[in-house]
Amino acid sequence: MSTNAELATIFERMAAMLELLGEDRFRVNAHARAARAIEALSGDVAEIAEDEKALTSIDGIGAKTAKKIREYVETGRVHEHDELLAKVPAGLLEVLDVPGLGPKTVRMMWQEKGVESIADLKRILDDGSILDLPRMGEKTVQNIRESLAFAAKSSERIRLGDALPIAERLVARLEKVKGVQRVAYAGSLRRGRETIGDLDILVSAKDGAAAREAFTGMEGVEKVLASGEKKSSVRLQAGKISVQADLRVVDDAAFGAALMYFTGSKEHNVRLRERAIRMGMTLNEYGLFPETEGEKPPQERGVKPVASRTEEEIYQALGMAFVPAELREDQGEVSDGWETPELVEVSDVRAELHAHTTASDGVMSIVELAQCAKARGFHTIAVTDHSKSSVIAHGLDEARLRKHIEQVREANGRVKGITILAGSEVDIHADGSLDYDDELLAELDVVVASPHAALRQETKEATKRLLRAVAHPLVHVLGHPTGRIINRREGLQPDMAEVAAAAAEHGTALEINCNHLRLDLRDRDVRIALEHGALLALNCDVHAEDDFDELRYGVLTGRRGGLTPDRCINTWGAKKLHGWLKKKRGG
DNA sequence: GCCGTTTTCGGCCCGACTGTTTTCAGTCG
Repeated sequence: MSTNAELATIFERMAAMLELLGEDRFRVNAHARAARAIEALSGDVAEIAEDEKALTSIDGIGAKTAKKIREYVETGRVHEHDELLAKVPAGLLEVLDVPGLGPKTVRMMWQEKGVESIADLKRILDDGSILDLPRMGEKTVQNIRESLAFAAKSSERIRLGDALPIAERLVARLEKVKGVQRVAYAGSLRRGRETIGDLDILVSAKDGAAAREAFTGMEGVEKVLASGEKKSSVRLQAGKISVQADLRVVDDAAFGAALMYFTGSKEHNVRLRERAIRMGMTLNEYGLFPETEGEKPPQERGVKPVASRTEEEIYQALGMAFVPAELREDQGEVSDGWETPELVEVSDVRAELHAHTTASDGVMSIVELAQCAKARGFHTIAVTDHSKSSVIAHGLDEARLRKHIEQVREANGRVKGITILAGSEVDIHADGSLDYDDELLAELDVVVASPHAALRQETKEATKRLLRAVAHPLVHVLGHPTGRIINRREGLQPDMAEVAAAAAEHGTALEINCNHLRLDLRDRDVRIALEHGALLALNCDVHAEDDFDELRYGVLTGRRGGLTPDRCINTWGAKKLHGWLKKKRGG
């Protein structure tokens, strides 16, 4: 784990432990916010910590937090964290993660019943002594049991590429319900995060009850967790995916405010509300309201909102540029002077530079692949089958590759309306050397160099390895740079700033592999790459026709990192792209 | 513990739903 991630985890745990000790909630919140601030940093916290002012200038990090950060950088420990660990049983933090159990309840279980772990929780559930606790009845107990079972079944967050199609089906279904006006998915899914905790669906309707009934009665609903007039929650089984889905029903006039609220992030919303208050207004999911006297919230007193129908008008009324959903993470986008970047879109992408055919582990021929790419409006497709070391993927040895190049050239002459480039996805060996010699690499139009094995290297070794590949004069693109698989394999953890700086220096593009299992580079690494001046490639790593559809996940990831078309080689016109590729072939 | 268009103290976002309660605490997002 990087220093940033380690420190963020420490502050997160401190927040949880302080909460369990019944500490002041604002102090708890300050620790949680510091954790998020550290996690969101694009630079190495250890480097930033060298300059005292730089640390405290970060939102959410004050003098005391800065001191703890420096203590960690110097000694590898935060003594306050150690003290808390001595006071709070480690297993109690897992109990706190059980849905429906919050700090008050867990603290009570701990103090009254000696619960220090999930096993202890199960014990008081089984012997019934949990019922001795105040506010603990049969239904609550049953809900805790089900939460435990659910947590055991789906302990991890759902991948973006699994969640988005489910959400789209829910939206399509609700759009058909009579009286429904607008439907949208929101939450971390709309923000394009690589994994999603649950699905948030928003509906405006003349008849809220019909929408609610359609939602809770939908195919795949295993349990209705809550069903009120304005809000419903269900547990849903869709294929192998088990997920919670929340439905919120609002008046169409408040759709924008609700969408904004439901899209989050929570931190972004908090900043917006603080901004509204400074401007003499108040913001909630019903709209942006002028500040008025009254006990009840403004929407219940008939106060007319300043803005509520669309997100655009609310941002405008707050005196801000529109913030694309992918950038709503409280990373400076609510500050004065922030401007909306022209982020890359799916329709901008005109070339695929990473694709496999039946020669290695793809399922399409060269011509079939080219026709798919052409059908999507692409001007260029690169055939980049695996190199010889990828034995399982039927990687090509030198002789097969030479023959393959000929076949690609021949196909390029035959298929009109698209350029088919001869390339290779060349393995980067553990030491950073490549799987073919330079003479052969020089014959290829495109070289994507990717790590496939030895993915557990230490940071130092991994950095050295990738730096060598990036600096190789015949390499165009560093493919799936870390080799991570979401929820399955951590992959390499190189010093991304160093890799990005070298990529910028040598004119090598860093790939955002769009496959939803990979999304590699990840969002924060895209940001680092851009900050260091590197170019990015949005590649689908095509093995079959459907893989072209993975593009949108990569685009979302790129947008989260702030990727604009000018920095993404796949959006360039044919002439510019081919010229750039040829530059690494001496002209 | 952080922060400042209310600036070094005194606040700190806002609402829905459930379950156990007779008016609300706890949790969630």
